[in-house]
Amino acid sequence: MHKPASDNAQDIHSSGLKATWPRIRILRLFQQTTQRHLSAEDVYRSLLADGEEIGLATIYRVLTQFEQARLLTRHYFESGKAVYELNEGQHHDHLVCMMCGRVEEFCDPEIERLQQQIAERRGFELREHALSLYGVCSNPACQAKARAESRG
Amino acid sequence: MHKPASDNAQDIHSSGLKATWPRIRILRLFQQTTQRHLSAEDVYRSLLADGEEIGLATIYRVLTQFEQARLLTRHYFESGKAVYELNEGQHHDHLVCMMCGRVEEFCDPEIERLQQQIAERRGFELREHALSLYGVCSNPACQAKARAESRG
DNA sequence: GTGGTTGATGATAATACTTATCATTAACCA
DNA sequence: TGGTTAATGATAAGTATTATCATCAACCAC
Ligand SMILES: [Mn+2]
Ligand SMILES: [Mn+2]
Ligand SMILES: [Zn+2]
Ligand SMILES: [Zn+2]
Repeated sequence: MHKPASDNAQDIHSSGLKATWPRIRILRLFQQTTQRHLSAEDVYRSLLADGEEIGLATIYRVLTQFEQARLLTRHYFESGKAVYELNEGQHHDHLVCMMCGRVEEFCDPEIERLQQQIAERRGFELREHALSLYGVCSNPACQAKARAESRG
Repeated sequence: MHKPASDNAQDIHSSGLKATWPRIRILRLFQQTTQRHLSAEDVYRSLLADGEEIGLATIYRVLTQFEQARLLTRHYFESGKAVYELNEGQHHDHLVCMMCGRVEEFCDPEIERLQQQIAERRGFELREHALSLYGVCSNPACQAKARAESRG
């Protein structure tokens, strides 16, 4: 299941970066974690919990480098802080539960096509887009919480 | 063209807020400005330039209050800072030029419908969404700049 | 209109997230 | 197996935003 460290080293190397231990550990974390979407702080705490000695500055640097190397992708989810996820090629957008923070992924080819059309009509060369849906998921606890909030 | 200050006072009052001079000036700015989308800093500098004495903390506070009162809406545009615009009822999304920062607005009913459908299928009660398209606008200067950047 | 109550203001401190600096360390390659 | 050069980590700095608190001004009852 887990790729051996040498494979991670390969991926990192072929992005033109030295295969250092912090980089290997960060990439491995994204490949192994169940929670796909991680902030810098998430990565930091996770590696500390694993007994690694790593600086927060290194996390931020490496996440940025991995994004530029297209090993990771970055999103905002309107939370004020960036989250990253493994880039596995196929584009998708996100559906976020405002109560529990759960993130589901989707890709709708029709929406993608319409976006392209809108940009073209206005003479824009479309480079990227951010689409996030926010709502309340099917978890009964989330629905109860939502009802409680709407009362106040 | 300009609403009289008393009208702004009305709008503010009916949101349950005292019609103070800073609030009146901030609301007026959004009603009069040509550049629809303004950050807290934009508002601050604009009012200072108009000779107002106003604190930045007040700007932040009032923008938040106006958003809660649905007089303004907030967006992020992936810039790391929030921008606000007058809420005139009809929802729309944004197309942003990555070279000059120009913002165009659009609303595609088909995309709206598909979003709703995606949320429903997954058992989410959709509350809101953020859709922003990023690209290069038709301005020749922007296209030249984009070409220059892609070379490096 | 006036005055008292109460919420608003603005200076500034604090916080949250992120990037820059720089001396030390480690990856790579000849 | 060094030497070169880039990476690391501690920490300072930067940027956007929120909290604190003493002073001030809207509003409402009179
Ligand atoms: Mn994702
Ligand atoms: Mn807009
Ligand atoms: Zn939920
Ligand atoms: Zn442009």
